[in-house]
Amino acid sequence: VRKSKAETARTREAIVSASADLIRSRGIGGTSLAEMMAAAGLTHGGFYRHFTDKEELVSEALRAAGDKVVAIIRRNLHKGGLPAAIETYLSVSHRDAQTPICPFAALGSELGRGARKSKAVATDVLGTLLTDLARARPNRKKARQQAIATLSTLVGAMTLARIVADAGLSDEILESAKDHLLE
Amino acid sequence: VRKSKAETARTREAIVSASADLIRSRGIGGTSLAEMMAAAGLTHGGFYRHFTDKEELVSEALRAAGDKVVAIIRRNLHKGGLPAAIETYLSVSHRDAQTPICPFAALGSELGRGARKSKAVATDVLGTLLTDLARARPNRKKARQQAIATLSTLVGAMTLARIVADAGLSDEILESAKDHLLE
DNA sequence: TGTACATCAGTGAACGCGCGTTCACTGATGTAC
DNA sequence: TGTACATCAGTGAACGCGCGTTCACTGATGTAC
Repeated sequence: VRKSKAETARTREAIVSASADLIRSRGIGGTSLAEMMAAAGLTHGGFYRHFTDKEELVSEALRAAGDKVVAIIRRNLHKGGLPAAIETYLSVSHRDAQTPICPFAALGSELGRGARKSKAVATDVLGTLLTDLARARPNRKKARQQAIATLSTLVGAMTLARIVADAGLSDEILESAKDHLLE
Repeated sequence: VRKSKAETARTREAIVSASADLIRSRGIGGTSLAEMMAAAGLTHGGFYRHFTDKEELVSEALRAAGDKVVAIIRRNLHKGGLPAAIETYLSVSHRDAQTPICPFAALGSELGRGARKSKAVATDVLGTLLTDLARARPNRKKARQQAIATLSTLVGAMTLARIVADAGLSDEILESAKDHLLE
């Protein structure tokens, strides 16, 4: 059942897009090829018509996920400046989202031990995010250092808030990090 | 080849201790029961004489790892105050360590999707860490909020520094987070 | 204190299962003339 | 423009492998008398 070139391209994008959501919600190791294909409405056998191996799909899915965070952060920065971006990122709804926004918080420790391709993509996305956050700072000299500290706090707070079994403590982590960053 | 009660207890501790190191270096999903048993000098078959399942060993290993970080942070706080703890945590040697010190940075995203037992242990360890860090703050009112922000920044910066494929950017993340926290 | 028996730590083989990957097959698409 | 053939997206079965878990077996330890 061969498909047209246009349809093949659309199918590939659908697999990448569905996988971007899946890996952020279940992790890279926790998501199988069959699940990623099924999420795009396909069976697992056709996978290798689009990708050379799992690592290739994961790195492309990571790029798609990265583009989404960047877009969301940018939109928030434009609308309400740094405070808006911080409040959106550290919101309870982001913490509890079935599909988390941020791949760094969702996949952080897994990416640290991950494949080269994925790390290269993550590095690129991180660079873009830091540039955007630095632009939102008045003090040009310290802008980049502040951007790095802010992003570290955001990712760390979200990671810890998701680990914690105590709902009150989890909320407190988000609130404290938010208050600290908005001061 | 039955062993004495004392020796059995020592064996169990050895498995937990070896596993605490293994899961921090390879992740929970990336470490098999056979590897954890082998690290303690045993074959995998005897596993169930000591634990009911993998989850039980992982949560105990997490406790052991947590106790170690708490001890290291405490030692640093007593010797050189908050600055010493921050510099040790965000050091290049901690980033590159074969066995990372901090289970939150090493297993963060995995724990977020992890089992209840592990999350409960992580919550407990986190609470201890926050109490210790808050005690190192002069301003009593804001001490806890600052402790949470500091730990978030530490964990986030280490996570990001390990993800990044660019060595220069990785170093910059550690330095910037350090400078920010020491101001 | 000595003897007889029950217990159980540890081994190594085996289990069922899900995984990433491969493959024969299908039929619509793309291409050469 | 029409025809004949090559291409290839997608299916579903099959592969080898490593995993967590189970089990029969061993022999030293623990216990009851």
